[in-house]
Amino acid sequence: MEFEKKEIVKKSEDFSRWYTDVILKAELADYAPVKGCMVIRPYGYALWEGVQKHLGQAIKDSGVPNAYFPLFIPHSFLEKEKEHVKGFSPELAVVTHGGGKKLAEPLVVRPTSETIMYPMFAKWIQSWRDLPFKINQWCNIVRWELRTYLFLRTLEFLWQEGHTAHATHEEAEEEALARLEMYRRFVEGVLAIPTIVGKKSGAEKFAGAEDTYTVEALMPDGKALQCGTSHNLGQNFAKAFEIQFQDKNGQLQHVYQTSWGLSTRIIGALIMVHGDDNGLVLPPEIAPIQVVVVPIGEKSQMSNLKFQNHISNLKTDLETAGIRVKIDDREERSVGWKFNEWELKGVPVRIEIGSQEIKNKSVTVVRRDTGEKSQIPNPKSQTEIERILDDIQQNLYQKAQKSLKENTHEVGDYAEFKKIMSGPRGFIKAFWCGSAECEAKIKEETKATIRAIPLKPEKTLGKCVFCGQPASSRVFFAQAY
RNA sequence: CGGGGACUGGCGCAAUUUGGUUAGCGCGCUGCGUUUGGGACGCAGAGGUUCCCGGUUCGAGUCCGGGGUCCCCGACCA
Repeated sequence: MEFEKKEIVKKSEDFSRWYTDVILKAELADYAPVKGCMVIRPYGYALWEGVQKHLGQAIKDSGVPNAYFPLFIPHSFLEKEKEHVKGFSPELAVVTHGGGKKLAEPLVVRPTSETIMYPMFAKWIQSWRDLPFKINQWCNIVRWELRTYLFLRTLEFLWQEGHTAHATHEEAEEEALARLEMYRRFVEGVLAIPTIVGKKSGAEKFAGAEDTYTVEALMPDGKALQCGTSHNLGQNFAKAFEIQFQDKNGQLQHVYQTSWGLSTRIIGALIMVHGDDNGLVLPPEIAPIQVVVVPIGEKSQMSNLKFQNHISNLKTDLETAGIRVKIDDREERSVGWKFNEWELKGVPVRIEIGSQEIKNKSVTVVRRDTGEKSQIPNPKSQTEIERILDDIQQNLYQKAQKSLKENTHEVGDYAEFKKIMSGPRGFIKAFWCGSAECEAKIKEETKATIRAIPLKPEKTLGKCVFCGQPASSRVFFAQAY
């Protein structure tokens, strides 16, 4: 049942090369002729469009409209929030010349849009009646990273950033947590990637935020990848940008804000978590093509009217059920070639139709996740394929969840911590006293950082895995991407 | 920014050590024909300022000098 792909390195042999191979061979993306940048090809972009469709709908449904703000930010705007500029300065792209002249003030290419949006917020928000104020933007952003990794680390990437302003701290906190939950549901439900959620430590939180929340997933090489992030900004930016409103008592107050984002990085997670030695494996919910139909036979049969009708009827039936179908009737490719290509591209279900199927009044259905082949009688094909797609979605999630469980280690002892980090890695759940020094030392010695502090800590007491001081809760450590 | 490597048709490589005629191979591409249940085959073709600039030489892909770009490994990072 295993058909080896000659062109891809095995996932277990060289994980990062496998990852790059799959992206290039499945035509998701390609290296651009600009250092550190990538081209997202149509099949890869279709995945992003899937993200936009599902997540975009959730955002709109929750009453947040889309808008668009400028790519360029005057440098002085960025400087208004001290922590913010400090955090982003090392990775900024700055435009110093325009129209052949040196600019009076350099323009920063947005690394995130708080500082270009909030002057507008200050203008638009006057009264308690204007609150809550919510806006979302789909755009590209630039952060000058030094090492490129397709989808995970490129100078320019695409994302969605939501920004809200509220009358009270509680409301902002509620919003930030609701967005975290929105991301969790999307990542788990649509992308079939199990996650852990929590709060960031002081060292890891967003520059300028009061609190940062995160949705984290575990990759097969034992490193953690942030899948979405939500910040409670408190009044930090409101004070820097003078975003004030008059409350019901006529008092002038600064708003409380949130911002939250999810990037094309998530496509990297999707590839890593579900892919196998034959290439991509896409969860049906996000797959641009859910079912590919490969007709088999000689020219005479392919051009047979009855045969063609049979195939187009099947396509219509499936499409009626809302399934995304493609018929691969290219003459210039052999059957085996097509099987391999669609497996590489991760299409969840393949249907084979040839003379045998016509004779038996059935279709042959092959699942991408298990390789399982079955014959389904024609009258049942539509409902059965719907069921199989659903089952694949569940199966991928469960497989990933099993792996997450197996690679999450509860550890009480620092020697064991180190051993795991120098071996299989994964998440380490351990007590932490809360000090930044312990956190920094652990990072220095093991590369592990605190990925998430559980939102509802267990009520047990323990000792910090590093210094042995009393600690009130366990946190999740891992090496991050 | 430190350490290493590479640059030759679209892609992957050979020829460089020891300078020598027309720079070769595989994949891909074009045309025609035969094939079609797990990456088919035959025949015929197209495609190159060998990263750039300069030098040595009768002669440079190959030697020398300078420059550039990219990749990998570290540090940084979502």
